[in-house]
Amino acid sequence: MAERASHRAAPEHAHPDDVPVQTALAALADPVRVTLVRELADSAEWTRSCGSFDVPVGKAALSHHFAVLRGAGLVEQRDEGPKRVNRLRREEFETRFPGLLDLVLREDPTH
Amino acid sequence: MAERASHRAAPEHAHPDDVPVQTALAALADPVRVTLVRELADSAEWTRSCGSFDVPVGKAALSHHFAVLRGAGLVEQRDEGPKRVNRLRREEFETRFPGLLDLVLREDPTH
DNA sequence: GGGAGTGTATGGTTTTCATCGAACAGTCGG
DNA sequence: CCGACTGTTCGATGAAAACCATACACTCCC
Repeated sequence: MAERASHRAAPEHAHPDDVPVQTALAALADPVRVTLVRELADSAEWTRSCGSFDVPVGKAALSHHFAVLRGAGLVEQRDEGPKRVNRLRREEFETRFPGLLDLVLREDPTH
Repeated sequence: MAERASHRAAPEHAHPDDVPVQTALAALADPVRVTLVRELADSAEWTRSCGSFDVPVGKAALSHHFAVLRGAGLVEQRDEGPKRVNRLRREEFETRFPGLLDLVLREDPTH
């Protein structure tokens, strides 16, 4: 038998190489999205579902933010049962935008 | 005699060290402002007045954009006669946000 | 001091974006 | 197959930001 693929539409991803700088900067200019990226950076890959993040927005807005992050080449998603798990595209993003992710992740708390 | 200072209010500047990452990213997420920064990078310091830039906005909006750039620690301004001349704060900004300015300036035309 | 040139401030319009509530679609376990 | 769970989509709302036209302030030169 053919393997049982998900009947759900796979999320559309943009590879960092295809992302304009403007798009990347705009994606990282939102505090909620930065929180998502930071928490993701502190977690093992493919371990965090979309709903597992501590952000003060409803799930509709959350879904939107993840779409923006995908479109900026920052996050990759995969369906795992009923959940959609995430991975930060560290290396690919670093190659396309050297230093940018580090700037956001290493923000000194005094700022 | 006391020297003849300008009777005009000096523009308020933010030093890059006091600027949050969010502010810097938001400032660089606008295409008009990026154009200003790029043209400024290609000119000698203190040689470009505000009105000398080729951007498709009125002078009111232009004035606003320069205020944002000042607030992000990207641009320094000085009054010179009736004109207000500009300077890109390359080194200071680079020290505070390593690599960020280069990312914006070296944007590959294929993107 | 009048007038041209340059930039800022103000008020109002338009656009963009983040957000929510509710409805919907897919997955899994009983 | 039903119900709980997860996430997306849709429509609407509110806030933020970009923009313009106008009016104003300052500088310089004649």
